[in-house]
Amino acid sequence: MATIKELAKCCGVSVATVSNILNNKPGASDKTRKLVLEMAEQLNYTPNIVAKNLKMQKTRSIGVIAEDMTIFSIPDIIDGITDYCQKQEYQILLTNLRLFKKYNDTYYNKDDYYELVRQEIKKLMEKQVEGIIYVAAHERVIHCIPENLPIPAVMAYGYSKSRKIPSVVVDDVSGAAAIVTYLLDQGHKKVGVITGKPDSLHAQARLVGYQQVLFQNKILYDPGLVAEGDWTRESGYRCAAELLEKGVSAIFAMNDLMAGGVYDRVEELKQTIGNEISVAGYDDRELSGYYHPPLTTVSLPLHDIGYKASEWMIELLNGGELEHTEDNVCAVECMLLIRKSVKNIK
Amino acid sequence: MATIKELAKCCGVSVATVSNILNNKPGASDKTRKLVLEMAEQLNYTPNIVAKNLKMQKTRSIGVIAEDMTIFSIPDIIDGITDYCQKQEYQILLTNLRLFKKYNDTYYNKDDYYELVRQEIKKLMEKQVEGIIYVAAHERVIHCIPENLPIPAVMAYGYSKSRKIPSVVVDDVSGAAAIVTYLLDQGHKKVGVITGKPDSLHAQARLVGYQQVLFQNKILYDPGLVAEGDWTRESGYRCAAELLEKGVSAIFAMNDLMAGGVYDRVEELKQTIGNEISVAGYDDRELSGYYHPPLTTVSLPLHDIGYKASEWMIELLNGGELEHTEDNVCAVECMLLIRKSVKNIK
DNA sequence: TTGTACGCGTTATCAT
DNA sequence: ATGATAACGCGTACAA
Repeated sequence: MATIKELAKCCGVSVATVSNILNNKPGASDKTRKLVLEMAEQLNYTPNIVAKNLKMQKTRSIGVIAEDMTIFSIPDIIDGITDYCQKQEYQILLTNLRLFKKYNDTYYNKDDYYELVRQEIKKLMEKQVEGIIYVAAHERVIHCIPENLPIPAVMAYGYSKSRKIPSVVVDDVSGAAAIVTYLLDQGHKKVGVITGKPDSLHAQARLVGYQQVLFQNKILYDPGLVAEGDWTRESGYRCAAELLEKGVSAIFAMNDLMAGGVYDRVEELKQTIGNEISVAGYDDRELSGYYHPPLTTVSLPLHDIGYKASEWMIELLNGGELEHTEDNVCAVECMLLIRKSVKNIK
Repeated sequence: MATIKELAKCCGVSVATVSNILNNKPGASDKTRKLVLEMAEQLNYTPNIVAKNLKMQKTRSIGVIAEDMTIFSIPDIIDGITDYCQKQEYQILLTNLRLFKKYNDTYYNKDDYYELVRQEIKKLMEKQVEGIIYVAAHERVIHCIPENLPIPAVMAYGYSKSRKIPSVVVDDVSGAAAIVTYLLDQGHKKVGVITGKPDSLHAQARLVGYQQVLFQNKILYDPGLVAEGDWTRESGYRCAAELLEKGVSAIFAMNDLMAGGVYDRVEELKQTIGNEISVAGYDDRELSGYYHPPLTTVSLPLHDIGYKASEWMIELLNGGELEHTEDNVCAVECMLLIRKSVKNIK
């Protein structure tokens, strides 16, 4: 833990020379260069980045504010953030809001916690982070980042609805379109849908994807085949019962949990998924791979959202312009994950 | 983003006075105190913590090195760390090794990555973190933290095997004992076990828990009732077939995945879990709550491990002594989670 | 090729 | 009650 001063003294040169050598600047003889480098190794010289940051007025650090680490979507997004930031040698300062633990499932309809976020942003700025990435647990419009923030901010998995704050989200429309297309390709003509809560942006976009595909295939949109779930397995069970009576051959559940509810109902009817009835889910939750049979679903590009958000962040930091799209929203594509729950009935 | 200098100038006082007032030090008239406070608000004064850290030679920050954010155990541990650290006003610098992504499932038998860890530790130390918490994905002995680290370190969910580096782990013995006791209490006399890989510390400890309870209940330990799994669902299925033929009435699977394999086998035999056969798992993975019937299992104290690790860390930082136990290992208790997969046959 | 001096924003010491 | 100034460790003009 020697400082640059001590190192200079040991080498019998000035700190300036040491600094130049350590930073690969020209103007030092090979002899002193070698001496200093060796001595640095020997003394286990450890630069003090805090001092460097103060001097440089840069920290190469960004603050990451996560709504709740324990929600399944968050760790993968953060993984994507760390992936890119490590390559770019940026340090992450992590703030975990623990919203779910504090407010349970209700917080994301309220603004109570906006003040909390502002405080945390302030603390992060005092620590001289160069930018802030806010990581939401579910997509929705979130106004907790002040408009006049003097440093760049990016919203991951949520909509800032601000020209100055880019948003990186899931392309739910194309994801839903992909899986419904697959269903039709397998010969299914009458495809029921189990939606999420109607005020959810995810649910709305996924429904649009479904409708688009029907239109492209010249199939009439029958609202009677759209059952309103609430993301829970129970609601999937209930909606499945309803849709099955209407004679659908396949069901698109807007998440894997509700798809599990479909399994429950079908089992109750002594039928089997992938035979009499086909099911597709959404999200690629870990458990869906263990269903019987494994669920065909759509995997969320969570890592890529984090990755993209930090790419955008660092581009901003490097003076990039904010004119990607009109509203600065980047929708990342999902991936279709074909397993065993859909039967080809052609 | 005014600095203390600008604030001082605006107030017509010296920086020293401003500093004193801002830090609630005595020696300033109420009048100037009020003036400065108001002016700070008005100018939106934001202290530069980097400068403060340099001056104070303290950062109130700790480095958290996670083996891989996307492994299920890690986010909850980090949640526990952030929980306590926020209360103590310590900042987390996060380093995500992404070991699983880089090396797949094989890394934790090798030492290849030790060098990587050392580099990351060095980077963190350059940033003047006051301590380091290493968060492992699975319990095992890990020697990647140098013995002669000049700052305190704590190992979460792993064993450092070093007197100087405390370890916080799961109390697998008592966890297994709790669930086996429960099984016996429900009237089961012949309880089969499906273990994890034999070199796993988790598997070894859980087996000891099982053996202890048999001993306490004066039941002979029959090695024939112990089947060796490898944590996968398939191995659970295989071992279940084997144990069921030996006439066990209940099976303790050492993780929820393998318990799922037991469900598979029982289903195949046209029997049902919670009736003809009882099953208990371990880990409380999310999916286990969705089994039919929901799995009785043991929940891992992941949050508490993180919380305890940071408690210990900060105690060390405050000059606490390292003499808690002889080997400085803290084993945190699990919680029995009774659901529907075990039948009372008394 | 190398060294001196200064500044980054803050706190602490010592005057006044 | 308040102010001037020296640190903290580093990088960088500019001088030698």
